[in-house]
Amino acid sequence: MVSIIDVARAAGVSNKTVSRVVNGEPYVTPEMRERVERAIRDLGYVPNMAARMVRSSRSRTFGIITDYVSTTPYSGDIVRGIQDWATANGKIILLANTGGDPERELSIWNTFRSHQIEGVLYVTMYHRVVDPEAGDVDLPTVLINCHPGSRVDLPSIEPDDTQGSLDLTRYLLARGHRRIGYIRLNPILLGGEQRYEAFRHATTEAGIPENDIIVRLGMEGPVGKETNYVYSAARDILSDENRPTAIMCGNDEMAIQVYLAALHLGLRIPEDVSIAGFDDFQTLSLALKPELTTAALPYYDLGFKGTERLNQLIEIPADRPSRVVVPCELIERGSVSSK
Amino acid sequence: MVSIIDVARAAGVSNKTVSRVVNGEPYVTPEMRERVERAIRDLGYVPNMAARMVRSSRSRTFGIITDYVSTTPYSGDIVRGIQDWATANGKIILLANTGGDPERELSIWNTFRSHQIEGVLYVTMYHRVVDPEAGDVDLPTVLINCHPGSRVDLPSIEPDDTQGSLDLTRYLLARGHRRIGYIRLNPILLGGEQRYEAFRHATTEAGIPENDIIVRLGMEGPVGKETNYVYSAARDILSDENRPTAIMCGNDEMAIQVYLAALHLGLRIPEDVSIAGFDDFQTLSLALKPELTTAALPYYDLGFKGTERLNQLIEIPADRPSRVVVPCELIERGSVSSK
DNA sequence: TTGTAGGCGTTATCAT
DNA sequence: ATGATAACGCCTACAA
Repeated sequence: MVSIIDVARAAGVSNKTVSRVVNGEPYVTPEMRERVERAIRDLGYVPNMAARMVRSSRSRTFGIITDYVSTTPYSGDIVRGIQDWATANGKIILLANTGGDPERELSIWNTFRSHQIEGVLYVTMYHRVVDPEAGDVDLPTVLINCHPGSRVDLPSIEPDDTQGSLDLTRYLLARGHRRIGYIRLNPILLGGEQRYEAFRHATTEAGIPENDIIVRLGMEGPVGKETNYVYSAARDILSDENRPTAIMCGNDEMAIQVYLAALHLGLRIPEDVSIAGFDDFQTLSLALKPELTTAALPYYDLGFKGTERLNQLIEIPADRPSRVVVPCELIERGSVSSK
Repeated sequence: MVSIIDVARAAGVSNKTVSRVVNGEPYVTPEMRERVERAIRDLGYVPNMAARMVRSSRSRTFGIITDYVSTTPYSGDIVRGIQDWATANGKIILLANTGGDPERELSIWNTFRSHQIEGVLYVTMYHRVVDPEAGDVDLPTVLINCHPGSRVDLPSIEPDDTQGSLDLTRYLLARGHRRIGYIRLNPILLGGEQRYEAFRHATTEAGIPENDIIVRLGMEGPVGKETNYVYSAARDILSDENRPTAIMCGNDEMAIQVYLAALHLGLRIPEDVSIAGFDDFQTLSLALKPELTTAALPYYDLGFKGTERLNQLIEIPADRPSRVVVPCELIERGSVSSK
């Protein structure tokens, strides 16, 4: 392995001068810099991060800790956002997942300490409440896509399910829908509750009578092994002679089943029923015909901005914990029509 | 930060004795070990990996390099498999993605060298041919979910699309289907071609006349911005009075569109048409009603076994490059019926 | 079985 | 503006 000393020797300067060049420090004459840079190229030198870390005790490394409960459908985009910020800012990312096992989670925090990690991104695949086992380790931490439980007080960055659902509901209302079905997400998901509440809020605000809101629970049970009633709930709602003109779904996955139920009953989308999803999981929302009108979860931004936020936290430790919320964009496609 | 010396002092032993205990080396009396272990617990000592690396020049770190072309729907499971093997075997994973940019790819290899990485996992999100820019750096490398192009000769681990498609086709054949539609995946995807070839092979072998095989191209164009003909192709095939009794799809995503087209035409699944997918992307395959019969891509295994293989390569460098193939399991659900 | 000395590649400190 | 030297935390080699 070629070291800083080899470079120094080749360039005929001291190791410290090489160090200065490598780290872009001032007080190096252009001529020196030139010489050193050539030696670096000639020898193919790359700095040894491990040694740098030992000496400076700055690792420039962040850890991601995820839950990965159930197969993880969407949120690879969160990790992509994290990656992109990290790469652009010279940080390294260490990835670990708990598989939902608290004991494993503890051992991960130790691994992180072992690697001198400067901060932790605690990422969940569904928007929900968590209690990280951070324990006694107090590394700067940002929660991404989840909300701190009572035991802890940590900064978080979360999608604004409320605003997204409000926008979507008002969009339906604006297009004349006055009798609307709603299929609810699993109640243990924070996002699901927020979406439903927002839906209720918007319809009440618009003066829609209670009777014209048809609500069904689409799924329940532990994440990853929930029982799913969506298809039959949709058939049920749509079979009624006084059926709603539109159905909103807890997420896009549910929307598929509503499509299938509607078509099965000979209903056309959107002429006979309008359908709206949530998430904009494009593998679904673009595969549906007509393509799905939905609200996009800002996963990439969550990752990107969350990492930025973690970095702030590290550089300005005084920064107070707080909750940041990222809007969900309304994606207008073909599955909702005017009445 | 608490170091090995602090522990040694607290336990009243030398630093080397602590080192021995930490690394589980022999020749330590139980009594000593006990004393050291208590000191470790009391002080909350964790070894400093960076220092360990500097001295021993073994990083126990693998790098993952991914392409992430287009939004990545499925293959988070590959990374999960890698993670699990790594965690179980005390390895650390560094994640980097090229975003398809060769220049960035080069800088990633440098980052990897900087971190003294012992091996590289080159992962793609779609099964395809690649030419890694490994350049002069010759780290042990395993290709996961992709196949080396002409320029390089690297070991790879790939899904057995051929076997999966063969199994699926024969399954349909065994259930009496004699006139079958096939909607092809983008021709630039290796897996798509293998699936299609295998389908042709199996039907020919079964003596199905050319006339009874109805093939359509479902999509084409660059990955991530392909044009999609699936829905209209499916309508087309199914509108024919002499329509096939079953349709096989390049993947599950296409299957959705075939479902929609069939239902739109008033056809029942599977009574009137059987439908088979490929991938077992469960967010889709389980959301469809009836649930989709398909072949499961072994993503998790690809990651897990690929990492194991990389480790072998590192420990026994003599090991020759080779191609390993992992079977796709046939997942029998409700979308295919007997004729 | 245990301890001592030295060195890995880097940055920090303090001279010059 | 540049350099000499120490120190980071650990492991290797060797000695006791």
